[in-house]
Amino acid sequence: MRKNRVMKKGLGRATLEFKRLKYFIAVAEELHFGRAAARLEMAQPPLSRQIATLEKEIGAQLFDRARSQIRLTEAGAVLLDRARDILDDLDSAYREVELIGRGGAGRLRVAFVGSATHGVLPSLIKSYRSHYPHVDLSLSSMNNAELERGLIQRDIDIAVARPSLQGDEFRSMALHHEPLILALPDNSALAGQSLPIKLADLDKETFVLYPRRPRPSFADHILKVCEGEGFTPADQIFAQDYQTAISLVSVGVGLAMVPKSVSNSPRAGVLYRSYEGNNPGTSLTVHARRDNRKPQVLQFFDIIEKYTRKRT
Amino acid sequence: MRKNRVMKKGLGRATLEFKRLKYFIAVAEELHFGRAAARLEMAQPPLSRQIATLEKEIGAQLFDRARSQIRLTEAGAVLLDRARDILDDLDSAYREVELIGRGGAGRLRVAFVGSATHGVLPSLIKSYRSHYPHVDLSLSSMNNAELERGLIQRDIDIAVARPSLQGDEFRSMALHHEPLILALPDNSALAGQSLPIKLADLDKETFVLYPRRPRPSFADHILKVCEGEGFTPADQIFAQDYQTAISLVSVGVGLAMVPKSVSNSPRAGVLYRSYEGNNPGTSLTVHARRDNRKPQVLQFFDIIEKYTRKRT
DNA sequence: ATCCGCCAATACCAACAGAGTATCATCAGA
DNA sequence: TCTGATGATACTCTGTTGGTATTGGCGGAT
Repeated sequence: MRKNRVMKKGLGRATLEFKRLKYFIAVAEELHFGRAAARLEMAQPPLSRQIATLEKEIGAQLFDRARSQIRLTEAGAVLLDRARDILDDLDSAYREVELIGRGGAGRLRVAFVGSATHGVLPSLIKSYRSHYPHVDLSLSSMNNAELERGLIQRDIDIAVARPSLQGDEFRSMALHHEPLILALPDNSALAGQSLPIKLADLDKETFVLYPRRPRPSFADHILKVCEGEGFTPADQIFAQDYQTAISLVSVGVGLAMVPKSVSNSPRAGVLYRSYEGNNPGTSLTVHARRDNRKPQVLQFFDIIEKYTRKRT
Repeated sequence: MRKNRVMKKGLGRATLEFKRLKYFIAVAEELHFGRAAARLEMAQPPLSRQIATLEKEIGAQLFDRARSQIRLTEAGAVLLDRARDILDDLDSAYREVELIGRGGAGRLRVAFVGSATHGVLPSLIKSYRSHYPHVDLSLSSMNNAELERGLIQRDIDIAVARPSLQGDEFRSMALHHEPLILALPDNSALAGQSLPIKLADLDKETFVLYPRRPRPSFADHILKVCEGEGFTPADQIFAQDYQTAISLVSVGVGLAMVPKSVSNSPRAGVLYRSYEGNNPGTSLTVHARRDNRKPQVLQFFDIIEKYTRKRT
């Protein structure tokens, strides 16, 4: 059965509309119902009624009605002030929200593996910023495990991972592919030799690998590369992330296999060398939750697409 | 003929109502259309529709609708913030205006003749303040001519005049009546004598009179008093206002007739003496424009009425 | 003094927005 | 696979709002 509406009528305040405030402002500025109505592109009688309703709603006289000349009361003057502010606020709120909704503003939280900072990522970010300068970009570095957790818990919007994260709930797009090279301690015997280094010869070396999780990890990838060459590194040291691994190499703990772009940024104590043998390379992949419909995310993927198409 | 409404539809933005914001806040806080509808004491379908309309109006998605759990989008989160502020502002604006409309706040501009400051006016003002502590009282001293001009030009709300202002456009109320006394230079021969002073004996004295305008002025009043005693002062000096007149007396220019309450505040060089003879006294009268419907004014008159009734 | 004109208020009507009920579609969890 | 929960859709109806016609009252002009 239909609910009783009359009951509700008793409770609630009157309707309380923006329209009324706009009307009021028009009348207050014109001090003339006829002209105000014309400005509002409406007839005068409904305008008079709306003002009367507003006065009843607030419970205060807003205009002094002398026939020849209407004047604002003090209450009306104050309301005029406040109403202007409120409508301005409302308008700017709407604009702001609309802009965020279009992806033109707001926040985009991007996280990436440390080894991405030397390659294409910086220029990709620059490209996005130039397209959407008002978006507040939050950037942070994480290993693959943290990236995955961040995406799932919605702590980040975009993850740039190496290698690709697995999961149906993620949308993914390849960003960049590059060969692997060796990172050697500069006092290593291998570093000195002028001959090309053969991967198969390194089966007795200590490999610094990172990180172990989540599977498949970059470490798994490297081990598979060695396997393809017919050996498993005799000594394996595991680091949490790429930064730590390079530090270990620089102090002579062992060698590491890293993406080529890493060699763009020299580091004391570390020499980068290419090698002969199995080199499937390594890929940076960009991920986001499929259900993340944030326009900023969609636009970020658009930028990636443009970007990669340009480079190929 | 009826104007074409369809045309107007095309132009203006959508309706833009407070209701929608309230609905939005409810849904944003509950994150559940059903519960929000219950809280708003309405059915769920119209609520869904209103939110959809709001989203169309703004042009941005406000909620992520996953079937099981709806979430605010970033745009929605910002709107929630803004909408709360706006509705708060609106509410406090309404309250403020209502209070002013009731006369509980706002401004009351009172002006008075200088000679009123010694008598009942201060305690009347105190009484008003205690009843309406949030009204901003603006007090100033003027002569009768300025009082009249101030009222007519709406620069002041209340005028306390002596004698009464004339004019149909003014509402008037007697505030206080008191006898006249003489203000004499302290080196005057009259000041020394121990016998009662007879007004009729003063026909050769210099009278300091104030002000000349507007007619009938306080000066006219004094001259009529003398006339009633059968003489016109031989020497007449005119001052702009009461303060100046007393100053002239204090430096020995002549004598003045003043309201008795003036003697409440002694002044160097001036002696106050009562006299024998015609003494119709003098009245303070309160005036306001009849068309000044400011509640503060009406309440001020109420206070006067209570006040004078108490004293009689 | 009287009339005319201007302007806000009132009366009444038509149309639309919004709230209600019934129902559907879809997804999660048993 | 079925069931329950939840938001969307379809549609009906009422109240609000805007429109036109008219009134009422004050000020200025004849």
